[in-house]
Amino acid sequence: MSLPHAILTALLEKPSSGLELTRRFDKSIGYFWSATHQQIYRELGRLEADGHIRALPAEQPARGQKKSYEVLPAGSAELARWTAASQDPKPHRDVLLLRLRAAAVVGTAGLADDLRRHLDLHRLQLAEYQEIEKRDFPPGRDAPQDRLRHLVLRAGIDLETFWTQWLTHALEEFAELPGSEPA
Amino acid sequence: MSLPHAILTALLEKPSSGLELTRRFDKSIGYFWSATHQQIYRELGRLEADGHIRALPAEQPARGQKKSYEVLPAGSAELARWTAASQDPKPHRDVLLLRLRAAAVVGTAGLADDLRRHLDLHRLQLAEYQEIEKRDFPPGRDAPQDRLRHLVLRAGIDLETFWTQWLTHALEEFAELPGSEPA
DNA sequence: CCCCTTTTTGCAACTAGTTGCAAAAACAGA
DNA sequence: TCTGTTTTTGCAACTAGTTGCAAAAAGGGG
Repeated sequence: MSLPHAILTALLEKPSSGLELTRRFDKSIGYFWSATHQQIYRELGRLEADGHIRALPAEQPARGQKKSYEVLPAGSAELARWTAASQDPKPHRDVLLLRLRAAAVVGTAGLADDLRRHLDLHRLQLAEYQEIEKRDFPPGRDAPQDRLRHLVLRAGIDLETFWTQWLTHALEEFAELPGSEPA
Repeated sequence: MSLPHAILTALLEKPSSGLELTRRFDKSIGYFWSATHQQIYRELGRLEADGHIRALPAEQPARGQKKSYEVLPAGSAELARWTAASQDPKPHRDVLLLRLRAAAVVGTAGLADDLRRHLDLHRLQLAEYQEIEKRDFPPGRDAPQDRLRHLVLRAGIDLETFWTQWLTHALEEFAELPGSEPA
């Protein structure tokens, strides 16, 4: 139950239409909470029905027409409640690690290529984050909100750094492995 | 579509009953692919129906009776196919980072406590992994399978290390933050 | 043997995310 | 203005994971 809160956060940062939200989820927010436009529209409907947000101009509510939403006090309150409430960490699921473990049993054939592909993707993502950091967090910007957002971005940067290093190491190991057979 | 493959991997490592699988998922495998016993039983049924696994002794197939499964050739083949097939990384979703971002807008009240709790959990998990490493991967063990499994465990260890460091840093930042209000 | 508890298996309903597709408005060119 | 394309919104069906609950067998006294 986090998508509605992701949307509330985004809308508090800036009132937006469904499409604008989708774009913002593809950019900054989606880095730690991704969502498709279908999900977003569905959730916007629910949030409006719950009285957490409302459509802004909405002269003629009809299909294909841009509708912007803003957060109502009830929505703010709900977001604050949710943020403060203690939550247990969700169990991780990592397909790549699972495949590696499977490879220990059925052989590593075909895996190295995909590891390289993932390595490239992580490098790309890392570069993108670093670009954002340079642009949005120049030294000196340290209002509380900035520090928090920077902290989150740092997590992204450091995680991508971690994965590029780990994948590099994994590929080195692969190079040393005898063949592509189980054992 | 990874749970069936996680189960196949586990069963290839060692034929097991549903309950034994559940226990193993709670331990090593669940560290990167968790599953409840309900999921596991459901999936065992499907895998058996698909001819990927079969029940071992099964004198009287009935409820409440231990049933052990082993992987059939078709199952092995499917696992090998899946392992070799290229897969796009799934988008991340991290509630804690989302809450931090939300806190930049609605205030940090109540968050620090939960950060500390998560820090403790990650430290605990890290200690557990390190214990496993010491037990299962003493220096010298370097058959290909061991190297691969060790690689996976290293990812777990390094990730937990990362999170403990990041959370520690985050808590330091919190300490410096003015109050718990939005801005 | 009977009763009570624990273990093991499993069904069913629900929640969240994904995929495929399409309608309504807006826009651009003839 | 008509026409075809693009943008924006959205429904519906499907897949995967979660939660609640319970039945069948096994095991342990009395």
